[in-house]
Amino acid sequence: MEKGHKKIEAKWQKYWEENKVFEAVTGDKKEPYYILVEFPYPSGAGLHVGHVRSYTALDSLARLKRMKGYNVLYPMGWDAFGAPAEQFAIKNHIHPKEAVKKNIATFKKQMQSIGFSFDWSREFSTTDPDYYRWTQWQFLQFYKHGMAYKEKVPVNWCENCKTVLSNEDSAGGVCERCGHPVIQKEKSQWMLRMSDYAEDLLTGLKDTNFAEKVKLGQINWIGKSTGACVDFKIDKHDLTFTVFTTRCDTLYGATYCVLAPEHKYVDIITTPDKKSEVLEYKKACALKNDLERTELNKEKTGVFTGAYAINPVNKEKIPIYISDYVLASYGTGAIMAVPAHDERDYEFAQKFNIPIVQVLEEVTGTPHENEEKKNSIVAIVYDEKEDKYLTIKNGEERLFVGGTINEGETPLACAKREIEEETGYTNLELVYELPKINHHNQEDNKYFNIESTGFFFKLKDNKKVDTKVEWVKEDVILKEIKDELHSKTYEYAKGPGAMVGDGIHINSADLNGLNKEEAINKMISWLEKNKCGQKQTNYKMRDWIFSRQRFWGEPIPMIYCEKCGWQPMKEEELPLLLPDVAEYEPTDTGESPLAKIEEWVNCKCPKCGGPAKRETDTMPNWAGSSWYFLRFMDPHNNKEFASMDAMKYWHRVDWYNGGMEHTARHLLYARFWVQFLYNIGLVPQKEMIWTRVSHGMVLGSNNEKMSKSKGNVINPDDIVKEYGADTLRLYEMFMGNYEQDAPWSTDSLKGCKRFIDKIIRLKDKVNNEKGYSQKLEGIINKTIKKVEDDIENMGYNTAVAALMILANAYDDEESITKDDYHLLLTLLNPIAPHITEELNEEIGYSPLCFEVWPKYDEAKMVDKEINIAISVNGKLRSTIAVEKDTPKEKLETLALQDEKAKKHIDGKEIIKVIVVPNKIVNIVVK
RNA sequence: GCCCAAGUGGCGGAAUAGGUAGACGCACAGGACUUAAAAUCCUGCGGGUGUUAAAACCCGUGCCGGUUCAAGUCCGGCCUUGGGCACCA
Repeated sequence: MEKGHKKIEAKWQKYWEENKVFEAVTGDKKEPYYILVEFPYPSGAGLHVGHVRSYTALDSLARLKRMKGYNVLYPMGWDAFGAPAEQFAIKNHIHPKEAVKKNIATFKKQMQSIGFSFDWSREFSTTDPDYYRWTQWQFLQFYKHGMAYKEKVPVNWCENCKTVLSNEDSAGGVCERCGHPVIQKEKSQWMLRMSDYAEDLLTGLKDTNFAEKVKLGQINWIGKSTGACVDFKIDKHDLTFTVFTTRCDTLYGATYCVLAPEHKYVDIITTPDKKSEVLEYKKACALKNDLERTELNKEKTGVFTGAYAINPVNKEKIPIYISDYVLASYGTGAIMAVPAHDERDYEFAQKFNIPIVQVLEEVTGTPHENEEKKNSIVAIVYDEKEDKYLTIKNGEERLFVGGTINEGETPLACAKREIEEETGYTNLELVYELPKINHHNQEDNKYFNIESTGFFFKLKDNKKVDTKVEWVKEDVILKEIKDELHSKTYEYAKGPGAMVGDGIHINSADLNGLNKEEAINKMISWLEKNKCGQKQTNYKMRDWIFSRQRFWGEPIPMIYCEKCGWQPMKEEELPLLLPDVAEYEPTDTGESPLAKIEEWVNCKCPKCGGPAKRETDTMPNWAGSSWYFLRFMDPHNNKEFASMDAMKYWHRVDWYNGGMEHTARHLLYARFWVQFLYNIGLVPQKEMIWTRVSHGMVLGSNNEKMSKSKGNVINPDDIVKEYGADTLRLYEMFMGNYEQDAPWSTDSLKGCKRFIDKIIRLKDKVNNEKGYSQKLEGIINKTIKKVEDDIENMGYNTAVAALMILANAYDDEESITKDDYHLLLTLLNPIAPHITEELNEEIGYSPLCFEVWPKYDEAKMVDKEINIAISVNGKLRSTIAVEKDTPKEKLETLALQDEKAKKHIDGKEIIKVIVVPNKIVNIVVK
């Protein structure tokens, strides 16, 4: 059999191709089933063993579904636009399409050598003019429906490479290619109004079967937040600015406002004495890129404009600052700041000495009727030198110093007095006054509602006073301080800052006593009634920047005419082809290389016929991949991107597999694209993808990502050559949980080779009897179900394990029937298609690619005799073999009579016996 | 910092309506076959106490606690690793 796999694989690959076994026929009477794997970017490195993992997984699903009678569409194509091909072309002075052609040929050959059942008759590349013609056409639909517009936006720019960089390529603030610092530059870019679809993209998720974590990724990316906008009048100006807040309930605690440095009012409202300072700050911000603005901002910065805003609820004058912790691009570019209840505002207020007004109190204890109101304090005293806290132990209860505030006494005075009275210490330094807590308490049959103020003191010297107190370390406090109020106060003392949780409102006029949700609702109605605000929803998701300053992408089919402005190309003139030139160097101005090709750029205005210029930017890589799954439904259509009939027939992508890294953005772009096409009546459904799953990576044997530099790359070609395609497929299915990363192990691969050799050897055991061996019927039926269920639920590794168990069972027999053997080959076929076809032919059966998946018989699956576990007090002591469905009473008797169990029961009192039929008997004794 | 996922033998990993932890495979060790090797077959393989050998018992699914007759699985609190987002008001 040495290297015999090569001949066998070639033979069956040829057979499948010649008989068009995997070609999906649109309109076929069988039920359609559309299985999709993300089409790859055909890089020069060739197919990765990671590709093999997911393609094999869905290939086994495709083959199984075909056997189960479905008309399966399992297509493959190429996502071939993109920067690497362009870089390669620049270096080697060839047209990127040549490099792409070569790479595609390599990829295809590799895929075919592994025996994937792709329908190659539907193959296309996003770089085919017949394909990108429709990508361009769809862009024009976006434009014509007001969904595409051009706007100046800041982009990441590398002055050395003279190119625009994506956020990924500018990670760390430097250009990924040359290491040059990245700066921000304003450029006019085509945008798609994706933010209009934020809500639809959110609600559409209910019409999908995506994994929960995939849905969550989408939800987080969209980033919906509901809140309110509130208008603030500016003192001494006839101006109003609006802020967005999710916490309008805390409006009474707003003690200042912040505008983004780019806010349009900044220059108008800044008072003369603050002009230079403000200007300088603005300048400093403009120089920073996104990264510096976030990462270097461990400490808050900002300046006071000299102007004041009027808080609409209490008419108080509060200062207006500018700071870069407020983003111009989110919300309204302005915020109201509530330092008591927002971490960032707290930090800022601390630094600039702005008052902090608490308007929400956390609640501890349990409320009760007829409570008496009381004000009190909890004081925590800390001895830094010994790292200990001052506590008082009263019987079982350990507490900090606490007490009730006297008439006319301030909380601080009360705290000092109580400490002195209870412990004798007087030499203290106040570190923080902590947020107030609303505590419910019971003392001697009386119920109290206490407003408690916490204090955190440091002991200034360690002059010990003779007292009954105990100084203890943190672990004692965490263990022994049980009182809710005191432990909460301790929590505050350990992590001082804003109180962002829920509670009840104070210092808030009509809102006092309400919780967060009630107060938000009440405040929104107040704002709306008084015309100074309203309910509002914001999304993190922005519009889609659709321009790229590159050569190797779909040209954007727009023309600029001095007289008529931007004009769409005539649809019938599409595709707008990329020119054939040999130089793709970027320009100094950051325009696409296309800008240099004058005969291409200069054209006629589609409206007035005058001289005009083409848009020289191209589309992002995400464009072509946003609708390719629709094209697969009707790939050769030259009248439309896909016919409605074909799309209605195939219905949707039933099962879509891809990398975890694409579950947020690619999926969102694709859904947006489809929803738009649906809204203009071009696709049959709003969601065209049903189930989405993601595969784990195949790591190098050292558990690190495979890379040339680490020298841990496995080339699938070598494996196919040495061990065969079936071994590779089988191993990658067996290597671990499909959704998790798994390291490569050539040893394990060899184990899979041994399994295949065993399957081959089993043929020698085939006898002349008909039907299944009676002895094997149970396991055969179980395995049919197991393999079927597992392949349909991504349990590939356990499917392989089940097949190994079946093969082992066969191996234990003297001989097996032809049908036994044929069955094993059929079940293994989806994962290891070549060798199973060959062996199946050798025993005289017709090809497995036309075989029907076997039906299992539930009745034959159940074992007649089963093992029951007997445990005493939950500990396994014995097992007994009984007939299936032995009644409870009988099991109990048997268990109590069991010798081994008896040893643990004798002399003890049996409290109860729990019997779970067909599973376990647990005897509880004392 | 926030969100998500994961932590089980020497290794990859099984096992969830809570019910015999370690399926299946790898590696390793011993044996059989062989002149020898490869291949194949048989046996063992979480740790410990114990025994000539067994039996038997104890401990074990990242850590601490809880619920339960019974916890890898459920609840509360941590720790570690990986991934995503990152001042989103």
